[in-house]
Amino acid sequence: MRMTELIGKRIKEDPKDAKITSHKFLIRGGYIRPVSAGVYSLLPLGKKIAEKIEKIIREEMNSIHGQEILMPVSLPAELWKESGRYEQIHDELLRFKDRNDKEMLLAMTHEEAVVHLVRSEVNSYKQLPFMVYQIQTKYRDEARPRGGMIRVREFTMKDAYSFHENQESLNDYYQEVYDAYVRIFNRLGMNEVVSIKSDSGMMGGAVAHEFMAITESGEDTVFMSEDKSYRANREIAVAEYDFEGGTPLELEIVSTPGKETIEEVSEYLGVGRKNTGKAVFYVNEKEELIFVMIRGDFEVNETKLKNHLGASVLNFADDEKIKSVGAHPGYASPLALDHKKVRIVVDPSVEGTANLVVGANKENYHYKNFNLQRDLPDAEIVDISTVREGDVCPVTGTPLREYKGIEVGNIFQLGTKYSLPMGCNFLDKNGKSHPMVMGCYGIGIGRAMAAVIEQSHDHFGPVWPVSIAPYELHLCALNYKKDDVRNNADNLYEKLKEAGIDVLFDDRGEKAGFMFNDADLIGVPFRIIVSPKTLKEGKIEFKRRGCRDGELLPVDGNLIKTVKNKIKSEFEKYRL
RNA sequence: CGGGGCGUGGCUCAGUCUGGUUAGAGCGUUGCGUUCGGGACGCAAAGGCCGGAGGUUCGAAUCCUCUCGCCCCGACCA
Repeated sequence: MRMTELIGKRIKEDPKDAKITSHKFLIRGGYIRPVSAGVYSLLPLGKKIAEKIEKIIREEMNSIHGQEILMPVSLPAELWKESGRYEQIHDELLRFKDRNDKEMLLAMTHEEAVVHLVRSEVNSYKQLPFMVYQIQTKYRDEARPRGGMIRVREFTMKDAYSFHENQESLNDYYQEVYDAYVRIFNRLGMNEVVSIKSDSGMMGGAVAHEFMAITESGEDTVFMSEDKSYRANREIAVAEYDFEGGTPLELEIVSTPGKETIEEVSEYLGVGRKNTGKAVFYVNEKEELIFVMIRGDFEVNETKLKNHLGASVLNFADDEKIKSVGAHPGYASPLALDHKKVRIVVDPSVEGTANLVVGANKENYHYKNFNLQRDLPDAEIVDISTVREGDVCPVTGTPLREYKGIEVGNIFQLGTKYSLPMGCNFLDKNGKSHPMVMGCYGIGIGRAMAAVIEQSHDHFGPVWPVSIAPYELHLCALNYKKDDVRNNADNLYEKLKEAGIDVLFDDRGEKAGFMFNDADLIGVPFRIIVSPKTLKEGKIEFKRRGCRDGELLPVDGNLIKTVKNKIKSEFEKYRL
């Protein structure tokens, strides 16, 4: 591609709306342009990167027997009513009506669509297992898009769906996909992508992994042990605690005038936060009240709690509701609660610690010396605490460290969550009907692009891995108007193209500094500079992105081959 | 959805508090000339409904009301 023809200009200044590195460089380098909040157009450079990412993904999906399909983005609401997600998902699902007043939606994932397709195409165990995938637009009406391409409303995603006779088959295939994902992220040139066990959230199902590109600008929190053998999303991370027991002392009511928070109470009574019990009231989607107790120095992990309760929604209860069961907000206590009206869930931190300060369900009073076994023997004890940095890893026994990551891919074992309600069945050998067992597997294309920049850049711009760089080689002609330069550069450009090298040719005749800065922003890994200076010796300069100095190569019959080999060996780095 | 910030040439911003010639700068763009190895220089030029609507005023980018959009923090989130 000649740069005189390339659409999409570089911008010298940081756009004011961009805060994170990938966002800035994607705009400045002329890769993407904003259209509306969380909605972007891809310029030719961005589109080329997306295509290269997609090509790698296709190769790997095909290698595990995936078959590419394409399903529509707009779907009839009735399909989602079948699965139940039409009601389950609220504002994030964009709904609309067509001219006939028919309810429609824009798909945020394609489980319903693929089940609709498969249930009529596949009905025998002989056809199982198989996997289909697509690379297609998704739409999520995000409450708050952010971070450029990291969190958007409309985005391109590779989503794959596998169908199996039984769980064993799914387990096997799940592992195959897992391995393919590891290969994909390697080939995409991501330095540090870790797989972590994750919560399956609205997708449902039991087993799930997220692939996290570790980078400061990530919006997810990951805990890892020092050797990284233990890795978990904050939502499900667990730690091992060594609680101090002790001899239970007698329950004692104490005056704590106006002290409602853990902080205030612990300060007022001169006890540590870890010697207090925190009471939190939630209501679920059925407006049922749940009383939760955790030690004062911990935070409730609402994901763990939701999973335990099987609740789809959890909100803080209002004071009215809390009072209705005999509790007093600010001074709430597990003691003297009406157990019939409220479910009580207690974290092990409360069980393990003796003589806690808890509320007295009476304004301005707390109890000292609460002991779970004695004072609330029938409590439901479940781990519902949020892990903190430095807590002890349950596997290795070393302190857990906290990292930020971008979720670039995920894999889920869906089981029969969709096939059962939607009637996606097959007949087994005995002619008996069963719902298919499903898995689903996603990778965000735009996110991957952004994540690579976050992990690979300098202050001039991105440093693209050759595997997904918009071009493999950037040919820069300095003083292009001079015959000598033009002839050599034009000639080289044609030869490089003929050799199958993906080459970007800066034929604009700009000044050196201008041209080099643009080149840095485009981030192509290799660069050839044709200039009068080196041509005098019959040479051109070859260098890598980011290196100040390059090497001089003679312009002769071997040049193309030499360059080709250098690029080829660079590609090898992104193979497993 | 709560809190905060911002909307002025393509981009980054000044001007708004304290209303008053023809709304500015730098970058970018176009033309001509000189330059030519890390964002050159000169000359000339194009480009604005000051986000939108209503109001106050002799007069509004500037004050008031409403509205739309965008960004950041939080809530939320396959």
